[in-house]
Amino acid sequence: MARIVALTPRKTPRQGRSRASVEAMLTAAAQILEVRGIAALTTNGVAERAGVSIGTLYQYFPNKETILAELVRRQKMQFFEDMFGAVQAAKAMDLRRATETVLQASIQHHARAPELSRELEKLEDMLDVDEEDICAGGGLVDRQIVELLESFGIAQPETAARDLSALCRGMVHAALADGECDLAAIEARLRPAVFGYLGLAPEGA
Amino acid sequence: MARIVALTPRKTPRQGRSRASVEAMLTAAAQILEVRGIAALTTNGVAERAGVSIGTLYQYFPNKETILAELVRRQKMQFFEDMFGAVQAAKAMDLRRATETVLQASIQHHARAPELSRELEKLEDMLDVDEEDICAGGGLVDRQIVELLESFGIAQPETAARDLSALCRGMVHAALADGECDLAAIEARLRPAVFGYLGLAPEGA
Amino acid sequence: MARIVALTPRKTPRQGRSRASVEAMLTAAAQILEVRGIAALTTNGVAERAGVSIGTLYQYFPNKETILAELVRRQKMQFFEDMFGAVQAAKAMDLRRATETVLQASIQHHARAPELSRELEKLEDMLDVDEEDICAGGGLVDRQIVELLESFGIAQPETAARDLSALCRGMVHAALADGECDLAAIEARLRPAVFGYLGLAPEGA
Amino acid sequence: MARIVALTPRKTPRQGRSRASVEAMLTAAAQILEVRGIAALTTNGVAERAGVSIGTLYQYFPNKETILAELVRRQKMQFFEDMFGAVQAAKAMDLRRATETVLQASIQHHARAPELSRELEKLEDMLDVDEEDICAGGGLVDRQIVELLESFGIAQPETAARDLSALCRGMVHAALADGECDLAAIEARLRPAVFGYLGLAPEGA
DNA sequence: CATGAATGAGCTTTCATTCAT
DNA sequence: CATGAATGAAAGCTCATTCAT
Repeated sequence: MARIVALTPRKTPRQGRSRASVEAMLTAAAQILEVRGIAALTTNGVAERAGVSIGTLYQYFPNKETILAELVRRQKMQFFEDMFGAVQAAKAMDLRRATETVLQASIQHHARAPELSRELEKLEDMLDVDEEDICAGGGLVDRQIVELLESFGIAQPETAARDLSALCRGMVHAALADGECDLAAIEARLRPAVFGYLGLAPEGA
Repeated sequence: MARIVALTPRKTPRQGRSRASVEAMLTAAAQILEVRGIAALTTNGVAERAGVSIGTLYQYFPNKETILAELVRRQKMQFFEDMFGAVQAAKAMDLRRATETVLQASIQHHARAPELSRELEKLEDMLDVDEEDICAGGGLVDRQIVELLESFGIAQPETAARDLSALCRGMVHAALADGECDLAAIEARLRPAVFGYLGLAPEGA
Repeated sequence: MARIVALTPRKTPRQGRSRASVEAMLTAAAQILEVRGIAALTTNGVAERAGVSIGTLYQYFPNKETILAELVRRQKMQFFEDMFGAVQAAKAMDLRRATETVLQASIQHHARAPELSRELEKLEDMLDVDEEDICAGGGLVDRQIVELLESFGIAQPETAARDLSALCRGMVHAALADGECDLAAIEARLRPAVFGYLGLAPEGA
Repeated sequence: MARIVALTPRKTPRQGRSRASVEAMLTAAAQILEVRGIAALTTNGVAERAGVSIGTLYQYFPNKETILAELVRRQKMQFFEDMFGAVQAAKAMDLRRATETVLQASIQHHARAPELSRELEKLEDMLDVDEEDICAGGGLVDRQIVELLESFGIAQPETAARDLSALCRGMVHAALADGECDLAAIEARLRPAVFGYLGLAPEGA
């Protein structure tokens, strides 16, 4: 991997065949990343699994980094899609209900392709992608969560947002890595911790 | 990386010069891991940074994996040293005090070389090191924490131990990665979350 | 050299350029083997002498062993081509004439690239190639010679075939290594020995 | 292996301990050669098996080649010892009896450590050792065999000596490699071939 | 003299990337 | 545009050899 490289795709094709090829390549890359990890992800491997030639891959991605950056971008968009509705709805609720709603969406998000998710998170800082450049809506949800917390009078809302996100991600990933499948059970254990962080009394009380 | 490889060092030298070389190599490996990540860790790079020849490196480590395994082993020993005292002391306390004591030790532990720590954690499952083989005291602390939780009547103590560990690690790493330095502040935010998880009333109450 | 490795080529190209490259690599390998022996045969050396890059070599041969295995396979095919006609023809002759015919073909065979031949023979057991896998016609000639000897009432035809083959190879290689070029002369000296082995009276008698 | 190297030992020690070390190293080298082949013969391996340090090895042998050259020299001396008596005795016999006597000695010689023998033969031309330099008595037996053949009126005695030697070696090695152990049986099959070569009538006649 | 830690050239192999077809 | 043969820097690792102790 070269040190200074472009992180944006070479062409953004809108025609059918090209579009299908690009999708195939990204899907292939995601699958390899999920199943075999980043060390096993090679451009030749991606092209082969996608059913295109290596030359075609380099028509659309100037280098390996770009493929990964695009996967990160899509992951962020997925995050946006998974969370946006819940965060919007939460604005009309009280803190306890809002927390439950956002927490549920967050767990749902972390539960899809957790291995891929972890790999992409690591990549995120390695690629030091420009937030705005990569995904316009990326940080939007983050900002809205901050605002949400602020509206409930939480002190240091940025820190709280980051803390809760990290705390949630850490526990969900660990549970999934350990073989747990019941998201509701994970949520039930995580909820009191988040309530505790926010200074809310436990549910039963 | 070959699939089946030895994970134990080749020689364990006791003379001064050799011992210094081995330490230099491990330190170099840890630094590269911390600063540039696992993908950038090469045997040639480790040897160069350690100021020894590549041949010398292979006198003491039969392969790259072994270096990483030794780092993991030392990390586990560090974990043991950092936590053992706190866990022992916690046995004589009530749940609230015990939690505070262990939490503090845990944060201290995660705060040393957090990047290295994250990399080593990922390596741990990649190398699938034999728990007992690598570090006799490795899982001891984990087991004692489980027992501690059990003694306080916490349901599913294994799950709780894993949850709390992951939750704690996630938040501490995120805070440190974000540039926070004040461990006490981090601890102050983390404590209510842990209390919440354990069903304890918030401190002020 | 790893212990368990593939022994079959990676791609079998049919286009002109690739085909030429593969031939060039095999020729280069054979030449190095012939002139400087197996210890001097390196993949880099083969690629350089063939005028291709090391990367290209590994496009067609997954490892060093495979190159050698392919040379052995070709040597066996050459053996088949050199001997098959003579052995077929010998079936209609008496023992004396049959022996002369096969002996002549055998000497012809051993005379082409005798050094290469010796190296490849040594490789044959090192690589423990699967007879059938490597060359369908490989052992066919051997079996036919055994049958031929059997048809003439020779006791222990397998042993006799191996003895005569070894005896012939030994003498021809030694003569060629000593600088002799006149194959007819070598044959004239070898013939009475073979006749003697088979219990035939000397020619002049 | 450097290209131009000395082929004579560095010191020829007569004292007890040194002499024992040298013997141990040569024995170790011979064993490795016999069992695992030349590719597995490393100077470090020889030293280790001999129970001496690598530094000591280089006190007595300036390089790897020299060890091999010394093994070749000893092999030749062994040949001398194995054959000299038989060749001397043969001078007083008729051709048939002389042939039997020398043949028997020759087979005996080839039967000791045949794998080692083959490896050393290959080394002989690789090292292109100077006949006289390496072993004074080396060619003596060869010359005496030539004289013996000459005394019986055999035409081209040098060629005949080389032919018979190669023919004999080829067949014996093949038989041993094939798992045969009965030297008498091998001799019984080889004898008529040699008689045939020399123009003698078969034994039964 | 014996030791063995240290050296580094050189080997096998991989993989991101280019470019002629 | 698509292809895939070709490239070569760079990685992991070995082993003959030296030299300070």
